[in-house]
Amino acid sequence: MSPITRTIQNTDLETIVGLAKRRGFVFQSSEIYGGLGSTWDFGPLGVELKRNVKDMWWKSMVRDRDDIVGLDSAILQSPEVWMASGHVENFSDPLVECGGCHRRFRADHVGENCPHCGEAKFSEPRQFNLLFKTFMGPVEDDAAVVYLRPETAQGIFINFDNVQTTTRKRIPFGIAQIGKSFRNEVTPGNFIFRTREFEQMEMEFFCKPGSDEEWHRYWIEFSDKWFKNFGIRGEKLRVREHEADELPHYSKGSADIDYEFPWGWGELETISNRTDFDLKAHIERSGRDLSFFDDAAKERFVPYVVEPAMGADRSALAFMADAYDEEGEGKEKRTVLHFHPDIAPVAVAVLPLSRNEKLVPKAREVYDLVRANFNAQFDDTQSIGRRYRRQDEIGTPLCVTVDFKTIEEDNAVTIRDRDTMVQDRVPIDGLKAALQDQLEKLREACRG
RNA sequence: GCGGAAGUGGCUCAGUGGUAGAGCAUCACCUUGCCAAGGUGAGGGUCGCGAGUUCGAAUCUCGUCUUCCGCUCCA
Repeated sequence: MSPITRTIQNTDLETIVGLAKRRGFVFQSSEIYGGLGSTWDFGPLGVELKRNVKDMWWKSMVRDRDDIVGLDSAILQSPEVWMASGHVENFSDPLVECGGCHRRFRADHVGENCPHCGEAKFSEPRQFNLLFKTFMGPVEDDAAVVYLRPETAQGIFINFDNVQTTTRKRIPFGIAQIGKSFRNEVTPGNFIFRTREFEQMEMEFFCKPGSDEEWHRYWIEFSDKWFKNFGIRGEKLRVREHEADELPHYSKGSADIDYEFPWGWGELETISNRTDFDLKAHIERSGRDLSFFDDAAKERFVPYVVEPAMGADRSALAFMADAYDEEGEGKEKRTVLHFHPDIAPVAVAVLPLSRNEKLVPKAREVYDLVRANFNAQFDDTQSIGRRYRRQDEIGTPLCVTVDFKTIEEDNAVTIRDRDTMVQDRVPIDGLKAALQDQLEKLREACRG
């Protein structure tokens, strides 16, 4: 199979957003009420895409490994959790605004003069707390305040002992979790890249102090490879180590996996060395012992933690942006999403050559056969060429076409490849194996 | 939150005070039969929302919501 060829390397965000809306990947939330800022709904194709991203991550983290287990902790947690973690205190920045140029600065970073306009007329500092607050129970008073989690990680830390005891895992091991988090960002934007409600894929890897830096490097490399394995082009990815002054309050060292989006580089994932910051904080506040006893070495210690934290929504966006391609121009233009077969919302489309009274029932039979094993779609409207284009636009890797020869002669169908547009004729009896074989070749092509 | 720009059928837009338009898309029937837009017909918009001015507002004024760009933040 020939490698994937592309006629354009980049596209703009508007094109992606347009395609996303037109084909049912992503809609603006609460649209019929004028929309609600920064919130988006994933449509039929978008939910498949994002689910695939999450499933593939879960598979590579949990299902394929013996040293990581899964968890699904509650979004609402004791406020004590966020006091211990430092989020109540550190997640709010006092900001001041310059009266001259209207730019905003952190109150503790402001010097003598406003660096942009020369004036120094600053407003009074105002608090911006990124934590979403709500009330638990029917009474809305201060005692009932709870927070929506700003990260899934704390749910893992507070369950460290539960999980370790029940699974009998020994250090080093990890706990993975996928779920929604909420941050009252000052400025959301860039479509689904930065939103106030978002989905994270986080894994806390507990290891022995001293081995943390080695594991940090390991997970950086792992993450970088993960994106490439699922088809993201290497030249669009970079690993960026954080400067000391941009580290979060919990981190000793962090590295980003960045993707070059249409507007520039943006983080898909951050791999942080959280040290024993979180476990120690919870030990201190809760009074519970969350240390680990190493039987072999006969020593007790509080584990260090290395955390790969990936954004699910923005990763889905990166997969879309990276897969996007246009061939030809004007009426001949062909829009193609070169999705990795495990990421593509639809894996196989089944199409009768035309809407003929004999072809359609036969194609339906084939469709039932195919959908048992693949995420499949059936389409019998309009011309065959048009339907191929439609499938190309949503990134369906393979189309199975039932024609007159199928019913009159050979009981075979054609499999048409999205990237090469090459067609193979295969007997229906061997269709499942043939599809699996072609998808596997495509996986290899994506790995480069 | 602050500054700037913008909101008309699913999409792209025209219409700048006198009873809502086009192309594409969608759907039905016909046609075609392996790489999109051939024929006929149909559905779909109280012009983001609210108020004001006016005999009359998509068009003018105010408010509000949302989006985009920048400040900030970070998965």
